Amino acid sequence: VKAVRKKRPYHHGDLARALKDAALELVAEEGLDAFTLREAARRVGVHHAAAYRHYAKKDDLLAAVAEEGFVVLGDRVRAAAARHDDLMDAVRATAGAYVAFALGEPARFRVMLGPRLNRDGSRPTLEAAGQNAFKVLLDLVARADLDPPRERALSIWTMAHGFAELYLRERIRARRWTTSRPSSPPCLTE
Amino acid sequence: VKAVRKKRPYHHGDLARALKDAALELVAEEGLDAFTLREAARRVGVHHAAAYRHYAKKDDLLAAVAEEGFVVLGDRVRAAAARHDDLMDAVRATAGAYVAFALGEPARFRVMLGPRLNRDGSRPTLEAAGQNAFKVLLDLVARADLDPPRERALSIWTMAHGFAELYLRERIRARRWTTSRPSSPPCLTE
DNA sequence: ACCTGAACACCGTTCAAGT
DNA sequence: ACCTGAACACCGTTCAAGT
Repeated sequence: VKAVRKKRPYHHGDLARALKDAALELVAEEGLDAFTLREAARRVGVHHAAAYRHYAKKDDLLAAVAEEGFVVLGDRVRAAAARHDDLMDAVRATAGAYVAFALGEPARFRVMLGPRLNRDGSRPTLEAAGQNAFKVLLDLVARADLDPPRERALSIWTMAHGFAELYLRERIRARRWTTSRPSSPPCLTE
Repeated sequence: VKAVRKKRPYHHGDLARALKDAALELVAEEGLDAFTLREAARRVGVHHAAAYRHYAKKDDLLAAVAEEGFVVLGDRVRAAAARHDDLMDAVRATAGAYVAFALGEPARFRVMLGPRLNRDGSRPTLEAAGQNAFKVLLDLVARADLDPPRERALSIWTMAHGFAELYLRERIRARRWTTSRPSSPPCLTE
């Protein structure tokens, strides 16, 4: 072997990664407001100023978390769409994947769609990851260029997002999201 | 007259009210995160500790703003529903009023539906105002007890919320929300 | 190159003291 | 009753200094 790893090295192995994980943990445990650069650094075991070697601002760490989230969401949604030949089936499947992601990883979803990250044109990689995730939906919508299906596809996506938000905020007590009957409009069931 | 009003009295006229207005202003101008008890007090012209005579915590001020918002939303939504005899027309109208409120007063909407206010059973008056606003929708949904209309009503509400969120976060570029054609499912148009 | 110590301006919250 | 002064613990951010 080239070198022996020390027990607690002066240099953290992958501080950037560790900080992202700690941030997500904090959001999951105590909510977006509880996330603090200093607390994240504390959990990782480094001085809080060390974080600035990897993220220029607190929100840049949050943006990094969000970006990863959009990559994951994009993959899931793309996989869901790929399983269907029929256009509207694919739209419904992507909406289902969207909802499943939001309910399955609420902390990530809140960082991604929460209010902290203003979309001001800075953070181009975050923007790209977001666009990429939503592109699946938009491509499907674009393919449905006849008026009713296009509107319906957009509506389904909007509804999926609304359901995710309302459910996570406990404004709705529906337990199931289903868009399984092709002949009827998309619906929630309880 | 009983007494002469001083120019700048030691006691603020209605500090609770003024703080709510200042808070909403701050959120509108710089976003939820920019809102600060100290800054709100600064704008109103009092020592920051004075706020604690009216609100026990920072979030209680936010909760008061949200509560007012729910009262306004409840009124608008109720008025919209009252203008229609047909059940589904009424559902559509309430959804439209919901969207109009969110787009017309984004700051208020964000405080109301944002992440700061955890619904933990404290703040019963806020809870009541929220329930009251949503009750209009739920009553309409309850009246539509046959399966398809019930689901469709719930779906419309969910979609209205999703549209408001996506639009405010600039994730969607649709300019119009319409559910005007009774025969078709609720749809967005661009 | 990567991390720490120390400092600055700011915040939420408290409490004794003023009017 | 309502407000201020002063203080405490905390945070984001910076920067010179350590390894």
